[in-house]
Amino acid sequence: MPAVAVAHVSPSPLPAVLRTFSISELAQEFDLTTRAIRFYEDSGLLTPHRMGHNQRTRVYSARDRTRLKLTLRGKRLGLTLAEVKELVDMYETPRDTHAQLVKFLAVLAAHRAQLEERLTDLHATLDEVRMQEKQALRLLKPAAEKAPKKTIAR
Amino acid sequence: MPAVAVAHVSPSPLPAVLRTFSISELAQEFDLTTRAIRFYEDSGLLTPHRMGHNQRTRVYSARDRTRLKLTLRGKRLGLTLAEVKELVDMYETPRDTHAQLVKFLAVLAAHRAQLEERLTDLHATLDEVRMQEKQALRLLKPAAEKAPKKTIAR
DNA sequence: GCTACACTTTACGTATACGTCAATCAAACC
DNA sequence: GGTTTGATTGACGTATACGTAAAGTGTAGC
Repeated sequence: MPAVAVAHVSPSPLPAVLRTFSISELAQEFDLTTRAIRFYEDSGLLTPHRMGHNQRTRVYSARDRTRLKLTLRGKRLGLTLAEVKELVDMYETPRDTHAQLVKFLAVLAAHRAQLEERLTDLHATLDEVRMQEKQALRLLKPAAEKAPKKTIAR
Repeated sequence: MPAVAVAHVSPSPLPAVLRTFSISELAQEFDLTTRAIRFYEDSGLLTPHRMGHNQRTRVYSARDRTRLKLTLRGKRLGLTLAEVKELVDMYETPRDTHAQLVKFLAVLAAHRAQLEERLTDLHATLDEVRMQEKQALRLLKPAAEKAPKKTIAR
């Protein structure tokens, strides 16, 4: 068994940062269809290399995997793929010049403002849910009492 | 001035909970198109009364306004209109029976779990943004060295 | 009564984010 | 070397969330 390590095929314990991944590997890991992953490529979020004789088969790097992870996180927060792309692209663009740094900071600030607004929304919603839970529990508990089991309220 | 309060037309300082609203009033307040508001009605999120002798013109109650507010908050969190409807409907359904209470609590718990997952995503994203901001600021600052006029923070 | 304006319904159009075949092709296994 | 397995490229279809005319109706003001 000469452990040839044919690209992504080998299940050798390589650190993920050095490995490459097939499209179905990523699909499994993140519970997606391959169609979705190819769509993200069309959207400019992923740029896999190719392998095989005709350079047909996609090969995903650790960078692609990270971008995919960020994509899904952004999606869960309600961002569009375009917004996610703007974000993850920004993290990878050079910040050599002063102008680039300033613009980078501006975009970051705007994005942070949006995120913090959502944080407020989230806390408000969670507070409400927790309050409803408390209230419902208070209505549920007294059932085991001896007193009349009324408690309707509202 | 007998303050007749002709539905939504009067700009009298009635408390919002007692007032009614026209579709364009709500559109202005929440920065929406009337089309969107009617669409939310089609989706079952709003149920305005009608006025005029043909019962054509929509009249929105404080309850409608609240549901609209919740709808937009849910949207910002990435919920679909259907998910929002399930939620706000739930808050208004009777919880008289034990079975209803139990189901209510179950749905609440599931929803809370989802929200808390998003909270985690949000914090992760915010942490990353803040880290990038710090890093960019460290690159920006050394331009004006020697004088330690620090104070960066948050 | 005419006009202006806000509101109405009807209905087709559009952007986003994929789903779902279909046909093909290449490598791997037996 | 035939077959299974997994990948590929079209290409059309679908759900969500509205946008955008088009055409009619109601009420207010002159």
